[in-house]
Amino acid sequence: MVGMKTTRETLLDLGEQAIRTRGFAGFSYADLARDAGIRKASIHHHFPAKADLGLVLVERYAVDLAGALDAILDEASGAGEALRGAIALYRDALQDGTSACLCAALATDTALLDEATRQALKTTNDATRDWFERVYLKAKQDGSIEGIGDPAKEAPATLALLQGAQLLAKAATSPEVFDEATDSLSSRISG
Amino acid sequence: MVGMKTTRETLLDLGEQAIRTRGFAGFSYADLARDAGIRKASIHHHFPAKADLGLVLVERYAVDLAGALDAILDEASGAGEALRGAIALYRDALQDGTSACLCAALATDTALLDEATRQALKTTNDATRDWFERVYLKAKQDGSIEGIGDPAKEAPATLALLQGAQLLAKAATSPEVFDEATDSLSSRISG
DNA sequence: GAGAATCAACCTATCAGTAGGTAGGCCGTC
DNA sequence: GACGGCCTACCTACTGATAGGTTGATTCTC
Repeated sequence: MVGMKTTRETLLDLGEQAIRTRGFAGFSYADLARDAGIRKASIHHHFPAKADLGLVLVERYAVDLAGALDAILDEASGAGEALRGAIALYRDALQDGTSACLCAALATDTALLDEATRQALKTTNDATRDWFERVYLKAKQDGSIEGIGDPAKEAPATLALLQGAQLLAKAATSPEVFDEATDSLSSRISG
Repeated sequence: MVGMKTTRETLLDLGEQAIRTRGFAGFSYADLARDAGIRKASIHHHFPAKADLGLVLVERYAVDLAGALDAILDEASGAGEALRGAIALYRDALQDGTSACLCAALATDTALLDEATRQALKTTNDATRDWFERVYLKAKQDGSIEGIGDPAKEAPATLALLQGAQLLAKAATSPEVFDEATDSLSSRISG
């Protein structure tokens, strides 16, 4: 069957969803097995330990996120539009206010992860911060974002703002809270 | 013995520390019992269920945080200094980069909490956001913070930035990451 | 002696992970 | 083209450990 997801992909999707809504310690292989419609032991066939699943998920997420951000930058007419796209991307990750992006969800659980996964998480955040820095450097030229200071300082602040806005929205189970927290950033975009 | 912590207080302190470093699902009554030097059954005497402990912790945290913020505002000479104090408060919560504030730590685990605890968490965030709004209103008058837009929009953005900065720092297990993410905010404070 | 605090001993459910095996597809060789 | 060997995917059944929680007795404190 064309387009049919492999079991491995199904498990990755369900695992990511579980972490983003309930955290790394908040779901079990039994939960995954129930949702995927297979037995628990079969999950161990694909991902021997829960830590393996976590690492693969972070690595997959890093690729997906980088791809999504690059696509936004490619298609955007200017830096302001790229920033708007990134804000929309983080807003979409909220779903109905019960979810956050994988990086935000795993940050809380850093202490529960093994060193490799922790490192991958750090690398992913660094790459995203670098993307924002590129956007702000571009904005310095095209003037599509107001009141920019040093791009190297604006970038980590923007990433923190977006992840923090997700946190507030999830705590309130209300996506609108994300909009309130990011409104001052959005309104700096010209036009 | 004067100044001796009650067992209840010890359990609250250990529970808060555990949630802030490992999340709500990342610690157990067995962990708490080991750290407190008492048996697991004794914890159930003070907090019948884990959910009870969680609720009491959020309520205690709300009081402590409100008190700390009010003290900062009282002692500050102006709005800028108050904001600086709040940033320092959130930075201190990081400890060595393994911890976050209780609100940030529990936001990820919202789905695991009962309705009462979820509500208390939301209320605490709202109160903190209101405190920042008061600070920004004051700054509009004393001019101690640069580039302020609408205080009602700046306030949730600031709270999101601080919680997000904690997240990034914890993901990197590095308190310095918090400083990088909050640098652009700090530098808006005059003087 | 009453109430609060603590305990040992226990419960049921679930956790992550393992052992050992089955079913079927694919690939070579005769 | 039938056979053996090997593979992936999945299964049932289980392990030891741990989860949150209960019971009833004991000790401490006022």
